[in-house]
Amino acid sequence: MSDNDSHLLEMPGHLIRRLQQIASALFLEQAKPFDFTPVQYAALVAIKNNPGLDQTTLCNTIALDRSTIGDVVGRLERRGLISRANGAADRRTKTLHITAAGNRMIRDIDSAVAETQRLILAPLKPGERTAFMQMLKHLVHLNNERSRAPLRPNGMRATPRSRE
Amino acid sequence: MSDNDSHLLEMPGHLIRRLQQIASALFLEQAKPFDFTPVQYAALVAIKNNPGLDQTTLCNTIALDRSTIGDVVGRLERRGLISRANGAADRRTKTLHITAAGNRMIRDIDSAVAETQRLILAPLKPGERTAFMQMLKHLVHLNNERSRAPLRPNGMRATPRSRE
DNA sequence: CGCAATTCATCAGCATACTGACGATATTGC
DNA sequence: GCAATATCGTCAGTATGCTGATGAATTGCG
Repeated sequence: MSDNDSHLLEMPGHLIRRLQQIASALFLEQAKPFDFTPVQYAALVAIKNNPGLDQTTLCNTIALDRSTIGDVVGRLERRGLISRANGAADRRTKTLHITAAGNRMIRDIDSAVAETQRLILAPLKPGERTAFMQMLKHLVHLNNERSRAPLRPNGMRATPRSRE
Repeated sequence: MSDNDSHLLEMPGHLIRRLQQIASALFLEQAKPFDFTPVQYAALVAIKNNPGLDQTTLCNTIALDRSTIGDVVGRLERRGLISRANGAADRRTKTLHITAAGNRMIRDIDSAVAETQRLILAPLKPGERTAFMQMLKHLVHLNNERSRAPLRPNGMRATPRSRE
């Protein structure tokens, strides 16, 4: 490895990609017995917390592109963790609900998820962990609109819709 | 969005995924005129810095899975930015070299890459930026072996091979 | 009401990423 | 030397993610 590589390897973008790789690998390792991914977990928890939400609202909640969510909820549905129904008020939408099996999954995988989060930050000293998380939240919040799938609290929706 | 979502949305893993989304989107936006991706950039720079390296060494340099690099260098080769040849010493390997067009690409895209790195950290105060980068390097370094594609300085290779 | 603009889910196409396997080739141990 | 072992590039399969387009449905505005 050339010394010239150090410039490349210390770029923020490169290190962020590496950290995402590591965080994802840690999750998959901890969640191995459940065959579950970080995105699937995020989607399932969001559906549990917001029963009856439609796919676009789900995208806005967990910051995922609309064209990606179809496959994700499809996999959750195939495994019986959620149910999908045609929206009553708006027939373009699919409304999502968690099933008993989905609730069991969230309960069973909980400690693996917690352990993952612990492992990600483990190399930092306790005080640094707080500071890092603060800056991480700040970076993501301030750069929110930069990605195609920005986080959108409900009040920001073009067509607010009550959640049951 | 339910208040219960805040727990999910503030998990390290989730925020890291978001930041990677944002960093990648910023790169693609800045590099739009060049139709170039962060990974392609990392690979091209590493090939420039280490002429004649083989694909597995490239993976170890930029921390990318061996089964992913084939497509990446294939795209670089199709665009004439690198050349690929069968290794002389080890006929299993493909040795990689940058071309004149590849060098032009790196030169032309340089300011866009620099601007991307600036934008990623822009929301932080100058002092915070340094602290954040320190912790980021620390996290990636200490968790290095956790991913399938850990960074491997040359000395760590099972079969050290001189570069030219 | 009626029609233009918008939104929802989906699709094709492309680009990362990982697992596990494969044939070809190298290396190691004996 | 040669058999067991390891490594290199590749492949099939799966899962994120993005752009840009589409048909169906809804909304906004006059």
